[in-house]
Amino acid sequence: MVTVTTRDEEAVRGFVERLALLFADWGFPRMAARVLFALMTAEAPGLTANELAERLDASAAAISGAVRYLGQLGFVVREPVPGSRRDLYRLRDHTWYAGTATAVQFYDLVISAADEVLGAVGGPDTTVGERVAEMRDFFAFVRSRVPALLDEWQAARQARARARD
Amino acid sequence: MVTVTTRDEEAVRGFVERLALLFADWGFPRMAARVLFALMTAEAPGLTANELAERLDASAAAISGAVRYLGQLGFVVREPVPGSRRDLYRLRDHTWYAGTATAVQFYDLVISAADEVLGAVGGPDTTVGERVAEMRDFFAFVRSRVPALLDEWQAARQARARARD
DNA sequence: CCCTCATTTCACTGATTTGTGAAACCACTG
DNA sequence: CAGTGGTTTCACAAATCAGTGAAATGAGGG
Repeated sequence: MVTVTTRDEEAVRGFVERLALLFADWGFPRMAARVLFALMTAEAPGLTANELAERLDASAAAISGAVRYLGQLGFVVREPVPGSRRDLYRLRDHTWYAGTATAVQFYDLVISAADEVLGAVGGPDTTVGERVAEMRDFFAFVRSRVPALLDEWQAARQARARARD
Repeated sequence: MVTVTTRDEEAVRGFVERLALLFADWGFPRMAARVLFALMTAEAPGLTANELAERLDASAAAISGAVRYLGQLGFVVREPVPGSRRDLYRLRDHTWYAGTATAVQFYDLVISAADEVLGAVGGPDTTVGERVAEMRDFFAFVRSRVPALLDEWQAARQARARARD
């Protein structure tokens, strides 16, 4: 018996929608998230705007906005296809999440806001100041650990890749 | 010269709004965030619904909804005040952020979604499967490091507290 | 160099979220 | 066991956002 690995397109569709919704809940524009996961789950190296519109059942306009957004974030690059007018959109780096899941920018904003308000509450030795400083320190602590964490992951990943070869 | 530590209420107000907006961008209900930071920056141990409504210039109804939300999250407790009909709302734990900044729940959802779709794309040895598995592994890795990270922070915090005494 | 078709822009629609005012509710006080 | 006043609920208004259709734009291909 030969097992043909067919894709369960239905399930893949569900995955895309599920994750897109999850990301949307966390502030990521919804359509952009749908496009992102559609690209992640695409067997081809990239998809045209048309293919994206079809798979996501969205208008060309919506796709246009989404890929522009993803482009600004650096997640997606557009690639002209020789001999065709349809450009291909592809993920620049399949590990795009490594840069975002850590919310570094968010931490930084919290830290600076907390830092700046310290004077206004009478310094870090007042009751409120202590609380605020503690919050700042927490975020600063987590943030400071992020680079090492990513390094560690990269190292593990490369080790795994080597082991596969 | 004696320096009287007056609070710059204006600046504090700005801080509350700024952080609330930041959190709102990340999916936290806006009014709830405003209440949260109003409580954090309050000199009193807690605030009444009335005081919150005044400081935030919001209706009693909005406050009601926000504190209910914060109560469900366990961030805020309501405390009846003997001799007064006004209940006091206070932060249960000033380090509420330690439980959320890490987004553990988010990671878990990504992990399970990725895990479940693997079969539908032909297993982790297909091109797409490999990508999905890699994403799952990344989030699982980060997630696995969270507890140790929080422990480390707690330890540092307690060491600091001891040093202060 | 024009023509065609992919892509973008723009104005609008529908959905969702957020907050308000007023009435209902409820618990404490006297 | 009322009366008072704080809190919640509810229906609605405002603002925001996402997505569409259609027109405008513009980049190849012939």
